[in-house]
This record gives sequence, C-alpha cells and structure tokens, in this order.
Amino acid sequence: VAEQTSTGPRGRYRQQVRSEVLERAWEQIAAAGASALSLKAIAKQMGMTAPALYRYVASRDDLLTELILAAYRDLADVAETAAGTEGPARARLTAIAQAIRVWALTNAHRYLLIYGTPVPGYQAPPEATALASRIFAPVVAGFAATGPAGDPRSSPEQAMRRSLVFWTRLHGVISLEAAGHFTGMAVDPARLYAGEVESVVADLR
Amino acid sequence: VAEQTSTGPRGRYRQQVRSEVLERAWEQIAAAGASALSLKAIAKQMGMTAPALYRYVASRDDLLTELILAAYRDLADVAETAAGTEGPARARLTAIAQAIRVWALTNAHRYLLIYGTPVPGYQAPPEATALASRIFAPVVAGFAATGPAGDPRSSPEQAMRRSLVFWTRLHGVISLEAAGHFTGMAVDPARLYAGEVESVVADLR
DNA sequence: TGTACATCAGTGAACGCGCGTTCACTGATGTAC
DNA sequence: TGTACATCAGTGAACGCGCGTTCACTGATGTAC
Repeated sequence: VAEQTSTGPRGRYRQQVRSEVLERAWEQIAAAGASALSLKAIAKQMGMTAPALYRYVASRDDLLTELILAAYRDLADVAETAAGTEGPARARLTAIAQAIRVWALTNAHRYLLIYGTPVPGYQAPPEATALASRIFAPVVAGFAATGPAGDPRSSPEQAMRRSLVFWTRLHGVISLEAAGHFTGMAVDPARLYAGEVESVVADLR
Repeated sequence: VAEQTSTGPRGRYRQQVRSEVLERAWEQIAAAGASALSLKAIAKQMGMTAPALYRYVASRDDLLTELILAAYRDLADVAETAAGTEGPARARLTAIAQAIRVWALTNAHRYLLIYGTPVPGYQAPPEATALASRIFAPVVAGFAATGPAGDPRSSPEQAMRRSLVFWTRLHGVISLEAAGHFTGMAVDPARLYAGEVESVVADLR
C-alpha cells in the first residue's frame, strides 16, 4: 500500500492526497487527542468514503505511527538547525532551547504526542528511540564542547548529566504550558523558561 | 442519583459497590487511558449489566470528573501531610518533594490525569482549580517562611517565583519518569530528582 | 493522431464490534405495624 | 414474632451511534502501440 508509483501525474496526485490525509489527521489529534484518531472521520472531512483511505494508509495504527515518527523527525530537524548557530556552546544551547519551545508551542499536540502521556495501548516503534536520541544529541554535544568557565571541555559523564538536567527543566516548563496548566496563574512562561535555560547554561564560557 | 441513603445496611452496601466502581474505573484508566473509560466495561468486570451502574454514577463524564477531583484531593492530602514535617523550611520542602514523587510514581495514571496531556474534549470543573492551589499552597508557604541564608523571610513575589521553579523542575523529572521516557536511557531518576530538589532549596537556611 | 488496454482511485454494501443511555420490569431486602 | 408494604438494586431489551476493515465493483486516467 505504502510504496507505489511516486512519479508522473498519478504519483503527484497520490502524494498530494496522502499529505492531505496526514494534515487532517493532525487536525483531529489537535481537536480530540490521539486516541480519537479515526479513519472514517478523516475520510468524511475529505469528502471521500473510508475504504478509499486504504489506498494511502495501511491501517489506523500505521497512520498513528507515521504521525509520531514525523513529529520526532520534525523536532529533530529543528534542534539540529538551531545547533548550527554560530558562536560559543552557551549561545548554541540557548538557541536550541528557544527553538524547541517555539516548536513545542506551535505544535502543542505534536509535542505532547512525543513527550506527554503515552497513548494507551500503543507501542512506539523502535525507530522512535533512535529519533529521540537524534533530538537529544545536539544538546549533549553542546555540553561536551565546553565545561564550566576555566575548563575547556567536559567529561562525557558530566555532559550527559547536564544535558539531562537541561532536558527535564525545559520539559517541566514546556509541558505544563503546552497542556494549559499555567492559565489563570499569573505566570510569564517565556520569562520562566528563559530563567531555567540560564540556570543550566550560566556557568559555561 | 448521587445522594441517597448512606446509613443502615443498604447504605453500607451502596458505598461498598460505589467504591468498587471507582476502583475498577482507575484500573481501566491505568490500563487504557482516560479516554477509554467505559461504563459498560466496568459493569462487565463487576458482573453486572451497564444500566445498573446508573444507580451509582450520573454519567460517564460525571464519573471522570469524580475521579479527577479525587486524585487532586489525594495529592493535596499527601502534600499537606508532608508539609507538617518538623524542622526548618528546607527540610519541609524536601519532604513535600519526596512525598509528591512517591505518590506520583505509585499513582502514575492519577498524576498524569492531573498534570499530563489534558483529556480531549473534557472540561475540568472549577473545583479542580481550587484543589490545584491546595496542592501548591504548602510549597509557597515553605518558600515564604524562609529566604536565602541571612534573610529570615521572603517577599511573596520571591516565594511565588521560587515555588514555580520548584514545581516545574519537579514536574519535569516526574512526568518524564511516570510516562516512561527514561527507560533505556541509563538514568537514575531518584538521584536526578534529589539533585533538582536541592538545586532550588540549597540556599535556604 | 487514434485506439485498445492496463492501471488504479474511489464507491457502496456489509461484517462485527463497543459505546452511552432510556425504559419498563422483577424480585430481593429492609421496615413498620 | 409474623405479616404487609415500600424501597430500590439490578435486569434485559432496545435506541442510535461511530468505529476499523473486507470485498467485489465501476469508471476515469494514463500509456503503449
């Protein structure tokens, strides 16, 4: 099902419809959560009948897997791009943190699909783990490149430890914000986030 | 439906069945997530027919609301009890943090139901907000009682700011752990958590 | 340029399933005399 | 202590709904000669 002609006029059409399917799927997840993802509903929204979707997708679960992997890949790209920022490690890490936050808030459902409450009964494919490391890698690289002022470099263990703290602190703010748990609390999440980033990165050269 | 005889033999029986309904509901949420909560499934598990449950519960949504409020209340009790610890504010805050973690990991689905990805399409009752503050209050009180070494007290603003940082850092670790995102990562979550608690609390008297 | 043919996107009917909720009812249980 | 009665927990049938998925099919579209 997945791999058929991808060139010529038919191939172009296929890819176009396929990408609309994915788009509608995201809309549904955003509106009603991953467990409400429904092929029939997608088909209806696209003005088609449900069986037609099986030309583009192997099954409901397969679609969900594709969406999750796409989200991972998307975020990994964002992190890697930000890691390309010129300048010292500290600036790079700050850039990564900011890029992740922007992406997470723009794509709250995607972020929560990756790092939020696991979709019940759904088993992530092994590929997901690899992609999770791809997101994490630029952070570890950043901390490995520079140690606290004075030390030019970090040990791998220290870099790993700091990366974990970096990750959990950022996730703490982002996930609460993305899930809407700050509303009505007189919190400035952007400032809070910036402060948390600083807290991990402040003593780097 | 909700309020009927609660004394005498019939009342006792009612409360017993009622609490079994809630128990089974939690089991379901733990197994398949909040959106899979089903009255028919609960009834089946209890060896009853579904309509019988309407003696104990007004509707599916009402049951979900009760469960969420119960989780809030439970965690608030835990936090308040820990806040009763003898000694300086720093010890109290550490005790609160530890108690929250233990509760959150023992009741991962409950914790995620409160602080995780919102249940799609479900609107939390206003009462939930009040309970959320009840959980937060002991932390704020802890930070208000003592300032950084030297200062005997904190301003309310500073106490609030530190409480927020406390909260987001703890949530960062707990939520990732509860959702299983540390598995296969060679992380010691307990140590990481303890370090994060220290990071906020270290400079208190 | 025109025709025959193969490809393949999409349809419509059907399957078995589980859901929340209502309704009129049965029959056991507790209570009042 | 015994009987009549009210209470009320639980049943079974039924409703309309949406789900994933299969299957044989139609008919438009692109391609090869």
